[in-house]
Formats: sequence, C-alpha cells, structure tokens
Amino acid sequence: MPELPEVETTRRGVAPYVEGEQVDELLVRESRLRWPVPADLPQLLRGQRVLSVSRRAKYLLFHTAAGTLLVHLGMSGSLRVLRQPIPAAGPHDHIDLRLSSGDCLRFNDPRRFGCFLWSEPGETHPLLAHLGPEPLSDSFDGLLLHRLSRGRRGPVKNFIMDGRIVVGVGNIYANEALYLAGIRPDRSAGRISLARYERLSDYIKQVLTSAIEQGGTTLRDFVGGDGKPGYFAQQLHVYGRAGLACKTCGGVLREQRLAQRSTVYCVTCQR
DNA sequence: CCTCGGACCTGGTAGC
DNA sequence: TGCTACCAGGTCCGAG
Repeated sequence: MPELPEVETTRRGVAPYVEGEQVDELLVRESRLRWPVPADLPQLLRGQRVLSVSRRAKYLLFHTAAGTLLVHLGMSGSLRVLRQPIPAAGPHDHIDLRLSSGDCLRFNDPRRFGCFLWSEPGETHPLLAHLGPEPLSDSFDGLLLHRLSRGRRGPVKNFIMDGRIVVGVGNIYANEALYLAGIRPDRSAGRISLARYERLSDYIKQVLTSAIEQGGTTLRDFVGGDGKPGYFAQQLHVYGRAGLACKTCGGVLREQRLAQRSTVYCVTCQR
C-alpha cells in the first residue's frame, strides 16, 4: 500500500498510541525481511520510551533515548494499533511491538520487502544518508529538479522517482503528477525547461498533499478490527486507466513500461 | 557519475 | 476447477 501519503497516514494514525509509551517487548516472529531484523533489536528496545514518531522519505522513525527504530513498509507492509484484548497473530504478522499501555503495534507484510532496523543516537543510518529532500518541503522545487537534471538522459519519470533527487514520489503519483503537468513520462529529464519543472514540482506537492488529506479519513482503520488501510479515495487520472479515455481530451490512454514500472499517459495532453 | 536490469517475496487475477 | 504466467504501492545493488 505504501506510497508516501500512506506512510504519513500511518505515522499520524499510530503516533498518538505510541508516543510517550514504554516498550514492554518487541516480539519478532519472522526476522527475514528485506534485511534481517537485528537479533538484538528486542533487547535494544525493551524498556525504552518512544519519544516521538517521525517520517523521512517512506521510513517511519521511532525515536528513543537509546536510538531510533527504522521501519519501512516495502510494497505490502502495514502497521496497526491493536487494543486489548490483543487478537492472535495471523499470517504475515511478523512483528509485535508491545507497549506499557497494553496496546500493540503489529507489523504485517506478506512480501517481506519491509524492514525493521536500528540506528544509534547521533548517527545517520546509511539508508537515510543519501536521500534527496522531502517533496513537501521548501527545499524541493522546480529549480532543484532543473539543476539536477542537466545532462541526464534517462526518462523524467525515472528521474523524479529517484530518491537521491527527491524522496517519496512513488509510481502512482509519478504518473499522476506527470499527467497533470502535461509532460510525457519518457521525455529525457535533461531536456525539460525550468518552467515545466516548476509546474511539475507544484503538481507533485499538490497530488501528495491531497492524497495525505484523503488518507486522513481512514485513521480509524489503524485501530479497528480488520485494519486494511483504506486505499485513497483519490480520483486517479491515469494510473490504472490504460486503454480508457483521457479525462481531458477523451483520447485513449497509453501504457508503457519504464524502469519495469507501469506507466500510463496521454499522447495528446502530455508532451 | 549515469543507466539499466535483476534481485528480494507472496498473493491475486487473467488466460488457457 | 486447476494450472501457469504475469503483475503489484519499493528500492538496493552490481555490471557496463
């Protein structure tokens, strides 16, 4: 599920239940995630108070005085808050974080592309060391995209999905933002003007912001029973609509694979 | 440095 | 109904 908006929605959903609480136990049922869960992670976390939950790119960061727990949801991961009585773990419920309140933060991830890692106080985890700016921050704009794209020949869609350029732009929103900006996904990044990059950065911000706002309507799902984080009720213009009519011109939306990812665009409205 | 393809996994669905 | 092939919201890594 997790594009940036859903990770942020998860953060907002779990933070009220986790912040200020002490970790009673980290229960690891399956340690074979994208990277092995460190064997000493339960010991490192036990008794620690979670001071805050923040987000960097698509990583959730649980800060404690002893260090920071890094969580990534990969392609299929989710975190849910469970209240007492805590239901039995089901398939793919790999990790439980038991809190002193009696609540439980449960990690489920069928594909196991997610991760639970640790970083010591004051050190930047290697996975976070070379990340680009947050898309919703002021340091991300068209000027940055224009500057970093000079000389690059690869498709602009790959460029904006490169976490070293800007983080958090996943496949769905890359497709959507390029459509809204009127830019063909396969155009060379280095041959796009500053004006068009300003338009593109604006739409990236807009589409992520509105998706986060809509994600906010599903917060209760993180506490409740079946816990399927709702998919964004967001109106998608192109993603998943190959072969259907462009909402602007009525033409048939075309599909192409870029970097092995499904890419949908309108040949008329995107140049 | 840049770009590309493969890799890691499981589950759902389309097609035969 | 059953089997197979392909696809899926991410992103790291190594080869060229």
